[in-house]
Amino acid sequence: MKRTSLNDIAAKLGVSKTLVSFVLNGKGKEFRINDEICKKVQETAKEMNYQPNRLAQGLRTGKTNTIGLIIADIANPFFGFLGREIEQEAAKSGYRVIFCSSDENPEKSKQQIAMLQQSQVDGYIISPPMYSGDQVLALVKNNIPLVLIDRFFPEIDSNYVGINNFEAAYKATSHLIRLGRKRIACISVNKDMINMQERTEGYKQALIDAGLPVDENLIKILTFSHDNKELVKAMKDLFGKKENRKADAILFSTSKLGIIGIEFISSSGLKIPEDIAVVSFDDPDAYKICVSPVTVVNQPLKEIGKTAVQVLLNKIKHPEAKSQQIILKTEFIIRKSCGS
Amino acid sequence: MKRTSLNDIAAKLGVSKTLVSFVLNGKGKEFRINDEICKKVQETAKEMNYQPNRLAQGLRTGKTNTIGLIIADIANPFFGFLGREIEQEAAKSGYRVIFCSSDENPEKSKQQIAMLQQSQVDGYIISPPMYSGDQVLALVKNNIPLVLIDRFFPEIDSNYVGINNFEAAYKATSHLIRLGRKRIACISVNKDMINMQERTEGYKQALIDAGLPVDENLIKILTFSHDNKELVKAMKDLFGKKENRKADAILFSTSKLGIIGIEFISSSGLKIPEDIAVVSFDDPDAYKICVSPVTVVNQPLKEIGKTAVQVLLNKIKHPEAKSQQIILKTEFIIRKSCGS
DNA sequence: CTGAAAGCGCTTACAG
DNA sequence: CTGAAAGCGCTTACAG
Repeated sequence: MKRTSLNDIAAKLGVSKTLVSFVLNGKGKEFRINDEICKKVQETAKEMNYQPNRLAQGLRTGKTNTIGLIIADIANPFFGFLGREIEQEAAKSGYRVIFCSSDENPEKSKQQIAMLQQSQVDGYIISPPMYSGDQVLALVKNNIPLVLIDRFFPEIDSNYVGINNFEAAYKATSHLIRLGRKRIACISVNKDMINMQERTEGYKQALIDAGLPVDENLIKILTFSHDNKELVKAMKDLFGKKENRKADAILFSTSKLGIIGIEFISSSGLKIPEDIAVVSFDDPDAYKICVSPVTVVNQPLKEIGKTAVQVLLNKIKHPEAKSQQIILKTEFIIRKSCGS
Repeated sequence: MKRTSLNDIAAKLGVSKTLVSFVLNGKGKEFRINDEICKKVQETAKEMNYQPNRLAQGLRTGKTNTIGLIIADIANPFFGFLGREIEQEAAKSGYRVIFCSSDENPEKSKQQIAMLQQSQVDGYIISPPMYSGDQVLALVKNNIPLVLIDRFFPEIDSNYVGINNFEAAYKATSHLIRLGRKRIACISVNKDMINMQERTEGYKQALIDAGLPVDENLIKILTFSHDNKELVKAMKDLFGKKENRKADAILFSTSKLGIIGIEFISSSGLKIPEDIAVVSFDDPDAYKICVSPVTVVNQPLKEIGKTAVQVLLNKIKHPEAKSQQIILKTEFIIRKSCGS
């Protein structure tokens, strides 16, 4: 089952493959090629079901029309949505995307970047794991088209599309304060990643501005992992005791944390919002149908994905383009989980 | 920023690129190449950060170590999980995967298959849209490695990994009957796709075997779409009237339907399971933390993904391999949504 | 207006 | 044991 090549078409028609290549790439007019021959070539190509070999094109032109995407985990709906949007926006311009899940593991992302390099991708969209700054820096130094999403490295001047995490966390925490909560806990992950740090800072600042104490016992920064033990332990510490519960409200920095946290709360027989007010980043389906639909900071995933692709394609086209940092607006959606 | 090639290494060391290629592909021993030269080559490759150009390799060998994946929508957690597992299992064997979301649209999947062909992927894992049988058949006829997941075409002899949909729906419906429900509704999609048909058949058979009537008014087969109007209309018809509600239980054929359906039920002030007992296929996070955690038929997504990759890689290695149809076990998880 | 030729970076028979 | 050469399927200067 050999595929038909340019040569096959050329041979069949008794013309050169140069000519066939020109015609099939829409340069027939440009080179003023005989209209009839043009038509003949196109017909034959269709007849023989000609599919250009992108490997050969890529090898010759140095362009693959492929972008590499590295995210934490495609099974996480947050990244699933983002990935979908990126795939779609890329397809509009004829680009394919190779997906890689790094599990927030810099070793993995390193290998994945190497693999993508070998595949000669034209550019990268990356949600970088902690401690992968050197990998990103290496790309930036070589002026390889790259856009970071969800997080960035303050010390590296790169393209970035994301949100104002500080402001969003500040707003969410203030909402809890306004509703009379005094002991507000905060659960987060990835302590050394800027976006998470900003969320915690926003949370703290809101407390400070309201004259409330910042109690380090109420702040739990977990390590990233696929199991839930650490989170359950933290939740137990915060809410386990019947008398004198440490906290009366909680801010989840990610919906992955929030979903498991809410599962814990429900199974403990605690009530939201009566016993615990809840607010979270991100807005998965689960938050819409759970016992008390959750008040959230919703990120504009569609726009983030779309913008990331646009910035990347622009950089691919114009290698001299300066880096851009684009901050998009979040949406604060008030539901029932904080009471009123 | 030109990448280093085999030639660069060869030139630097004053040897031929043949030799460099042999060494770097681990054939040093086989060709009894001087140990010292071997070492030298490897060192230099590392120093110069040599990354093999997969395009060139692919063009030359006819193998790309890439597989094409076509699913309905990567943003749907069902496919997200599946995709993740496929990516992971493929990576174990050094394969990349290109993700495509077809939106259940045969026009899109057709284009995506063409694109993947042009990218010279070694094989396909496809969850085919309705009316895309001709596309699958074309691949099968050319003996192109291919595995279908989630659905298949009875008239086409291809690899397939999935579950017994009839049995699972039968079991779920019987569960509702056993708990005393008499007017059990069923909401499904994709009427012409075998997996969905089997689910509806299983549901009907359970009713029949229990001596209950099959009421076509209680069966709603929707078209696939990204908006929810059709589903909400169906739900209103089934459950809208306060007096004489048509149904007292419902089977959702997919979790996408179930999540929106449950949202509707909650917002209508109806209680699960008191007013309506609910059972659904698939097990997203949302089902675990919603008002009444949902009783579900859970598909073994990890195993499906893993098996699909294994079957595919085997077919790639052994083109003469016969097609396999692998049916994996589902898990029936009883929670609170059906009462007791 | 059309064709012959080079070359992208590999792998792999073939020679010696 | 090592190297020169062909060729995978394209694109694109260069000739005429």
